[in-house]
Amino acid sequence: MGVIETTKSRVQRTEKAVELPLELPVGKILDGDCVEAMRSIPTASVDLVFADPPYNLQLGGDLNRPDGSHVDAVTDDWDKFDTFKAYDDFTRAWLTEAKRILKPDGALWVIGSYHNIYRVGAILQDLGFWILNDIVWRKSNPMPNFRGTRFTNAHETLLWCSQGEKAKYHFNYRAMKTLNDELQMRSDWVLPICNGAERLKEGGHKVHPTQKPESLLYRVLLSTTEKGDVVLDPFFGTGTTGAVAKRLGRQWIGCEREGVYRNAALKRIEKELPLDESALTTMQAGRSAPKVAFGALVENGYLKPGTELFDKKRRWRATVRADGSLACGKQTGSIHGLGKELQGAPSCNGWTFWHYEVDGADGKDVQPIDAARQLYLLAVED
Amino acid sequence: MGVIETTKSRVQRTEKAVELPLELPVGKILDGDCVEAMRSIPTASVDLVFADPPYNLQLGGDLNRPDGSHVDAVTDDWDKFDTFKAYDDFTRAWLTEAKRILKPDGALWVIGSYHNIYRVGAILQDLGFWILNDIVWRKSNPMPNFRGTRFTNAHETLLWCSQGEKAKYHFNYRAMKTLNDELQMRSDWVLPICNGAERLKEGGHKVHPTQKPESLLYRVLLSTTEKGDVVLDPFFGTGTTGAVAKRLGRQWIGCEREGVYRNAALKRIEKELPLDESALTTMQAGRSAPKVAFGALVENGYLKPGTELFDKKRRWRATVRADGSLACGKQTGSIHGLGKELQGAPSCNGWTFWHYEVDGADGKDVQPIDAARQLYLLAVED
DNA sequence: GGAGCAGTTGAATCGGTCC
DNA sequence: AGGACCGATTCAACTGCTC
Repeated sequence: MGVIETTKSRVQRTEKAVELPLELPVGKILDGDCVEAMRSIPTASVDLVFADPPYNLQLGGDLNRPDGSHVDAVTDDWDKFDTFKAYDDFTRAWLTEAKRILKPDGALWVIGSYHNIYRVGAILQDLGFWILNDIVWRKSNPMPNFRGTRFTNAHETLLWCSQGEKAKYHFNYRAMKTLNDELQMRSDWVLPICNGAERLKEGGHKVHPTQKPESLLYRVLLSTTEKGDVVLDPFFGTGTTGAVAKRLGRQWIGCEREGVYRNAALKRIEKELPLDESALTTMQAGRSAPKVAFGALVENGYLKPGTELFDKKRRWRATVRADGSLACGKQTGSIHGLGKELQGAPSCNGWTFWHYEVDGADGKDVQPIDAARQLYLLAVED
Repeated sequence: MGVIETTKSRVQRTEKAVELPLELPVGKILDGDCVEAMRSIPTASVDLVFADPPYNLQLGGDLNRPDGSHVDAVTDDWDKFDTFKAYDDFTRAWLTEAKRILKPDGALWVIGSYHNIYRVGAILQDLGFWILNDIVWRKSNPMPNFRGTRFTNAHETLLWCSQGEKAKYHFNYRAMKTLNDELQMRSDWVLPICNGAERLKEGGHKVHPTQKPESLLYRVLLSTTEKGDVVLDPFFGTGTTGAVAKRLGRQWIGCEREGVYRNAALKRIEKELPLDESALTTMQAGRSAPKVAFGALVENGYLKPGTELFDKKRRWRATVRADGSLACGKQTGSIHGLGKELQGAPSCNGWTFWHYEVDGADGKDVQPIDAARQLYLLAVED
């Protein structure tokens, strides 16, 4: 059992990742059943498995809103399991393969709802996986319970597991703390559901019924992988895992048997641009602790890593990095800390000090980053 | 599958509760192993089982805070199980008895953490229980992760289940919505851990290592039981379930094998006073929707149900009810709505209109209920 | 008498490396 | 396998004391 977050071990891991990928179908979506597909992957070759398996939702008839409109629920054939037994067998099969292909210090993430997560959790414990945390994705904008018969189902659950009780695992503690305004990241994550421009649509209809938000994958990959790591998603769907992995400089492998999803995913990932080196560098353990407050804006795309920030009189410039820290030459720190250092001031409110360019009505507008924070608050507030 | 929340069914339930209790050890704590104790309870006789079983924590060595102080962990014998198999057998045994003693339209609540809840959830599904919601108790003040090795473990999980997929169950939708400021109650509940005066202590030491907050039981019992219902807690501990049940006019039965806990629970429940009829009446489904904003204050004990409120000139009086609504004779409503109706005014800010008496330095002080809100905000804000 | 500071504590599966 | 040594690591709420 342990945590690796030293420079030395990180370098070792990168070297390993450079040795192996020739055998690995990195950047590809394997066609067919995920268990079969995973059998083609070498043992102990993957750093992370992220899985969003079918939820085994047992919806009776159709579901209508109070106004009579129809809810586009999950009724696809791939989500039908006759009994718990069938679902358990399926779950045991893919978890067994996942365990085999993971490196000894690799990790597994699974997301699910109350319909399936208790079965998945018990089975992965039976297989020897060791739960490190269960994470609650608290949806800031869940679907209401239209009938008023239960509590609003406003969250989903993720399980984060190592290979076993004594196995090592990787956790970017400092990056998570930076992302959370210098407080430890908790086991409950408040994130909006996948909506708006991020949601893949074809002819007005959503391509996939359960597309996950990129902010969720962003946090998963940033917290438990390093640059260059190989991430496998056995239920790739429309490729959220692949898109975020590419953006964050991780290698990815997908398994998906539906051609429609595979095509949508490939198109989507094609468009994705990897962040550059400077933006990807995150805060490390052991360095002088920076104060950063706006990681959530970066995570949710309000400010992209790599964005140039500057003060109102453009005397200083800095680059936004993936974990919400800033870089200015060799100097790095939080929006507050770096602003303070550059000015040689006793303190600095980064929210009003740093500005960025926005596409406005005529040309570029300059706004303080606090404007982005306000937008984010409006979107997330409930 | 269904919900009972009509006046008719509620009356029927009350009649049933009056027929049976002569056989039931209501208001008693049964000594000994909970499975044995439950065997003495008649089949289909209990309305609700609330269970807080051992979590099977499997802790390793000692843990110290960064300042060097020692963390007082759960090391009691009752939390020790050698294997998952042993824990599963234990879980299946008590859940089987719980299922037998529950009425056909009764419900089960279980609370747990990631160490045990996936096993409990899978087993109760195997036994035929039907999960209605999983509820996340988000702790406003969890213990940090001192070593910086994982995400802060900031929540626990509750499962709410009916007897089966087609079984009826009870859900006080309107009371929950009232309690949540006229928004549907969600599956994530933000509540502080049990602390301060509520925490039972003996000689400066906590009596029970895992005492649950009364606000948690308050919400469980208010949402899924009716006045007069019989609630059984197979892991009674220091009697939080019994204390809140008595306060809310529910009947209770406990099972507890530790004499120290039984004695502490009996003393505690003895002191508890049941709320009177008016305070217990909650908002019913189908009535005109009231606007209420201070349910959280009631739930957290800042204003007890039954408290008398009055305007500054004491022209009108009203009683606080369990779900945060007010009653004045036959008139009921929210703090704003009732104030408006009584005055015949176009609107009324209940926060400043209604006052209550507080024990002050010399005799009684009179304060607006907004003062209680301020206290609550100070305590909860994050 | 209130503000402020120091001290305490809570269901926690809480190192890594070298010899 | 075990011991020595190095080094990194905490948030919110309550209690009690001083000033």
